[in-house]
Order: sequence, then C-alpha cells, then structure tokens
Amino acid sequence: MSNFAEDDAFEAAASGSLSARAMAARPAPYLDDLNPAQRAAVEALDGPVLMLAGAGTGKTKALTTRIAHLLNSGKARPNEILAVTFTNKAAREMKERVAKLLGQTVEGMPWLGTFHAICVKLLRRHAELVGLKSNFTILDTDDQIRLLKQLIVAANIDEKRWPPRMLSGIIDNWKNRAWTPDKVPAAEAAAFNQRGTELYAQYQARLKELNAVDFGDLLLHVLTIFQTHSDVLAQYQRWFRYVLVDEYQDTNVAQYLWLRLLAQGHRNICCVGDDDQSIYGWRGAEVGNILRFEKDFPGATVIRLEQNYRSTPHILAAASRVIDANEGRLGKTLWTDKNDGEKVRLIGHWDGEEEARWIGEELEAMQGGTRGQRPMNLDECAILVRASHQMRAFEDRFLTIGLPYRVIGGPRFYERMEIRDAMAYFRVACSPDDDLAFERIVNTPKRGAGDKAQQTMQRAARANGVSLLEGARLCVSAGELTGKAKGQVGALVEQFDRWHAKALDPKQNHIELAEQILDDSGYTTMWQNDKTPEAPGRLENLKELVKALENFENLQGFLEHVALIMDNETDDGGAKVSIMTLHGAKGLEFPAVFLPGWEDGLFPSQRSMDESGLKGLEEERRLAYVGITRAEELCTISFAANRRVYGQWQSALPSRFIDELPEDHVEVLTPPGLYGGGYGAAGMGGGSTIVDRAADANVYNSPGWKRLQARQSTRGMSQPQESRNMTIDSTAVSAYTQGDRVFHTKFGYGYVMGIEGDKLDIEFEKAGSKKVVAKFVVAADRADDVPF
DNA sequence: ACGAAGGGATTTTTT
DNA sequence: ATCCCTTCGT
Repeated sequence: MSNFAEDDAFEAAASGSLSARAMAARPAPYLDDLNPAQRAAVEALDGPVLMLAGAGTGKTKALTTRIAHLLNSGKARPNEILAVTFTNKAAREMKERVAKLLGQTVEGMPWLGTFHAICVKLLRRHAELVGLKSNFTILDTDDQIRLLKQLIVAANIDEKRWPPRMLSGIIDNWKNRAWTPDKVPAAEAAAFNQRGTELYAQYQARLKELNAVDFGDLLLHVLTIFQTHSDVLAQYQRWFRYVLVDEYQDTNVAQYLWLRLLAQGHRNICCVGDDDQSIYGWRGAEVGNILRFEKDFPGATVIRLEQNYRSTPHILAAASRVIDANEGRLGKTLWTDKNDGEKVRLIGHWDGEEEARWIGEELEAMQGGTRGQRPMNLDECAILVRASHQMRAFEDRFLTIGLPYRVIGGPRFYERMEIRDAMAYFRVACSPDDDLAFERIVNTPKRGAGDKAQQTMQRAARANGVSLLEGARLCVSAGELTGKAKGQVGALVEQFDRWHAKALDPKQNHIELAEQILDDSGYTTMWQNDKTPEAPGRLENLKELVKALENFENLQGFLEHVALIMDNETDDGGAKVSIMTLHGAKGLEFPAVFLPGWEDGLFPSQRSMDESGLKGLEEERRLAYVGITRAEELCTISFAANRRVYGQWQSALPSRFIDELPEDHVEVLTPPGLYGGGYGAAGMGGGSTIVDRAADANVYNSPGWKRLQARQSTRGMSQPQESRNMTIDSTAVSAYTQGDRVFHTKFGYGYVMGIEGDKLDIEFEKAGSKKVVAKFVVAADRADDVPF
C-alpha cells in the first residue's frame, strides 16, 4: 500500500537540504536563548542524558534546540537522529520548531515521529520477518473489538463473562508489557483461566491471516524482529547516532525495551520527561522507566529544568505542595521570577449545577475585566475536569447563557461512524481482501444481508480460502442468497470490481472516485433519507472527508496516513472557553484555569483508588499537579457538596487534595447563594484545613458554619482529618440504623432503609430513594440544628 | 431482516 | 440519566 521507496529514510537524507558538512561551520545563536540548565541539556550531546523537565520549564524548547544543535554542529545528519514522541501533535510541533530554529525546512528527518509511525516504517521494511506482507493493514480499536468478538463467539464463550472490550484491554495490556502469546507468564495466564492466552493466540493468528496488525503489534512486531534478527538490529543501532525521547515517563515496557535495544549502538540517548506528570499508568506507562534511567544507563548526565516560565509563584507553590505528598519522586524544585499575582482561588458549592453557574458568571465577568484583573479573552480560559461526564453540566449551562465553548477531546473525526463506514468502502475498493472492511459495510446501507446471509458468505469464503468479497461473489452466482440480498449484494460486488479497477488506475481522479463510491453505493442517500437530528452533521462530515482527500495523491495514500493520524484539528477560530479532561490538558497552558469537581471519589477517582490503591492515588495526585500547573495567571479550584451521578443525587466530601493545598497561597472565596453564603463550603468544610483556617479567620463566620461545628462536637463525630483515609469515615454511618428518621437539607425528611458502604440508603418522603453520606443528614429530632 | 424495548454499565486516551 | 448492545416481537 505504501510506496516507501519514496521516503526511504536512509536514502532521503543524503539529498536533504541539510548537509552535515555545510552546517558544521555555522554559529549557534539559538544557544543564547537558553537558561543555564537548558543550555547544559542542549550541549550534552554525547552519552546518555536524562532531562527532568518540570511543567512549563521549556522542555520542548530544549529538546528542539538540541536537535538543531546536533544538526548544526555536524554530529549527525537529519536521518541519523531518531526522535520519538507519543502524539502526532508533538511530532508536528517538534518538526516545526526545529525548522524554525534552523531557519529552513527540515527535509529528511524521517525518524522524527510517534513510536507507532516509526514502527510502521520499520515494519513495512521487514514485515516478512514476522510473517506479514509489507502492505499489511492497521486495525483500529473498533476493528480489533469486532474481530475479538467473532473469536469469542466462535469459541463458544459467554460474551457476558468475556466482553470483547475487556479481552481487548487484557491483550493490549499484555502487548504493552511486550508479552507475545507464548510469553504471557503462567501466573497471569492462570488468572484468566488459560482462555485469555488461547484467545490471544487465536487473535494473533487471525491477524496474520488478514495480513493485519493492531496498534500494539506495531511495536511488538518490531521488537520481536530486533530480538530475533541481530543483523537487522545492528543495522539500526549503527544508523541511529542519536536517540531522543519525549515524555519518557509515559513509555511502557515494550517501548522501553525497544528504545534500549536501539540506543545500545552509540549510547547517545536523551530522554526527556517529568515523573510528576506521569498520568498514563492505567494504559501501561511505567514511571519506573524514568526512575531507573541512571541504572539503565550508568554514567548518565541528569539535568533538571526547574525554572518555570508559565505560572505565578502562588500557582507554583500550590502545585508543588500538592505533589510533595507523593513518595518516590525524583524531586524537582520549580521556581519562577514572576510577580506574585493572585492566589489560587478555592470555592465550594452546593451542587454541580451551582458550580457550573458560578463558573459561567466568572467567565463572563473576566471577559470584561469586571472581576478586578485584566480582561481575559475566552480562549485564554479552560475548564479541566477529571471525567468527561462532568463536561455536560458546563455545556448545558453555557448553552443556556450563550457562552461560547469548545469541547476538546470527544470522539474524533476519524472515529465517527459515518467516517469509518466511508473509509471501509475505500478500503475494500483499494484492497478487496480487506474482510473486516467489507464486513462492516456489506449491509450498510441495508442490502437485506443480515446475520444469516453474512454467515453464508463467511462460510463460502473460508471453504474456498478466498476473501469475503470473493465469498460473496460465489454465493451470488451459486444462488445461495435469498431474493433481496441476492440482487443487492451482487450489485455491490460488481460495483467493487469497477471501483477497484479505478483505484488502481493512475489516471483516475481519486476525489471523484471517492464521491462516486459514496453516491453509487447508496451511502450518501442513506443519510439523506435519515431524519434523525444528527444526519445533516454526518453528511457534512462526509464532505469534509472528501475534502481531506485533496491533500493526497490517491486513496491508498490517504488510507495509509489516516490509520495513524487519527487526530483532527477543527479549530474554527473564535474565542471560546475550552472544556477538556485533565489528561487532555497535558502539555497545554492557559492564563485562567478552572478545576471543578474536587471531591473525594470523583477526584481522586474512587475507581482509581480501588483498583490501584496508593499507586492509583498518587497518579491522581499527579493529575492534580498537572491541572494546577496548566494555569499561568489564575487558577480556581472548586467542589460541590452534591452532584448527580448516573441520575442519582450523591453527596461527597471535598477532595483530600484540597487539604494538601498550602493555605498561604490560597484564597477561599465565599460562594454566592442562600443564607448569606458559606452554603456549600460550610457544609463541606468538615475536614479541610483551608476551610478550618478560613473559619478561624472569620471568612466562614456564618451562623450555619458555627452551628455545624457545634453539631459535630456534640455528636462526637470523628474528626475528619482522621477519617481521611482510603475509606471514608464509617463512624458517621454507624451512627444510624435502619428505620431511623433523618433530615437532609436538600431532600427533606426520610427513613434510613439500609447502609451501603459509606453511604446511607434513605427513602425520602418527597425526593424518593437516595444514597447519601451520613454526614449530610441528621437525626430528624435534631433537624433544627441543621446549619442552613 | 429489522425495528422497538429492556438490561447493564458508566475514568482517564494515543496510536 | 444515558448510551449501547442484546433480545424479542413483528
């Protein structure tokens, strides 16, 4: 599929515009732009280097300057540098910045890219060594899951017990650890009753039949090649004089082994990362990789970038204190020469809706500068949430008040159903052997080919050892399909013959062909006739897809790229506040950042703690660190006492991370709201140092707050600090028994029906059945003591 | 073969 | 609450 002869990396560089010799004599003005640490990191070209780059310390600048310096000093030619990133975005940015530094386009840096993109390039060259053809196709998650599902069903395994999604997760996990089916440790295999490894092996076999790989295979196959063909490995070890790795803390075991093998040639490896920003443990990242770098590469130079150019001292202090609670850090001390600016703001709310309302009002005020500081543009502001379901409250609110917003992250362009369908048509047109693609669209639009018809085709294909498309053809000519399917599938097969011929024809305009495929197949018509509200949008997307084809020579080239470049930059301009997850915000920065939802259970996420214990909690804490350090000038943290989760009202305590904030750098805001303020925060204040202090300082000197404190002492409840463990205070829960009549400020009176973990199951007279943290109700006979 | 209704789950995300 | 997927009924 790819004609990589064209970009054959070893060849390309020699003719590139950057001849090593020509560059050698050049001065290095870019060095003057660096601080001493950055400069040291750039100039330590030889030997292993670990660059510990804290948030906002100019990591990318150091990294790109280092590449420029390598080239400029004649140490390496562009194609002798291996520079890996995790995302296409990072790779793109790096290319652009290197080019800018050198004042010219960098041609021939073929080995600057994502792990996956580089592995595709390597694997296409050596595919036969792992039993593949070099035109293998790359399956995405969707294809992967459909394939696994087939295998599960075929093996007669209960889908409920072994959901394809779960199996795919297990297999990915194994691949992240560089375990091929035969290398899965016995203990691990036993944990899944041997069935897991069986299915894994079957899956790999099936992939080979399909001449396909999934994302994990890209790395794993190349690793296998390196491990089993020392000649091939040696060739690359020799070739890559310098190796650079971005976001090293995010590497998994497979990537680590891959890098270690390649770097063994010249031992010039420079890893850049920040252990405090390791937030991808759940998908296989090993912080350990960065922690033991010096052991792996004895004599390594370790350079710390600690001067922060992004945030004010207050923000930095808050972030530093929070992350300080983590164990086993490599340790950095971020500093800045910026002026103090505003303290980190902390505010509690009664519920999630009020929180959204308040942030909306803040954003409006900040735009006009009415809030007392410089006017801010909406696109200078961001709301960073822990989980995407939190976004909805903001979207709802911002829609009602007409505040422009942009959700970053969501489903990506190439993951949308209509795009994948269209691509499946293109895939079959280009490679009629692509069974998964054919299967996807054979009955889309409806062609009367349901389960039964498809099984017939599958059987025919298997029996004759041909592709599904050929199987379909056989069924049609043998009259094995029922009336409706017979005609329409027959027509489809003929259409694919025509389209395939055109796809191979160099004179054929590929854009016209794409349009023709979508129209003649009835796919466009299907959406035109669809009256659901999203249909027009889907047609729009299809138009965009066709437009994207302009950038490519042919359909094949397009498909090749899209497999790896699944991101979409649909920046339609216009000032909008960004809403995204904390994960999505890594690497970004905003003058003003809102961090809502800081409640125990939500953030830190209960699930994370349940599944990974202290390790999970520490990763959550790093997430908090990432969140705070995104802010340049203004950082606002908030929490809500009540929130609707899965349709049920739930109460929660403020996040333990709030206790970890340094009070000197935090300003506690009084929420607007009923009863003279202090509503949410007072109700929530239970264990927060901040709020306690605030109360002392009369910030929370509301009657309600005082009464709450009085109530807590009279009832002899455990002090919240003591209860701040992995499990929430159970003393309070045990203060009640079934049948107790209780009062809740929001839901009114009710009876305790049962106790579930840390929550009381209460049947409220007006509000129905709810699960509530005991702290938020009082015995009905004490209802007068309720501080609101 | 296809649409409606019921059941279960629901962190985070790249390639 | 909502979404997705399976099952059931036509």
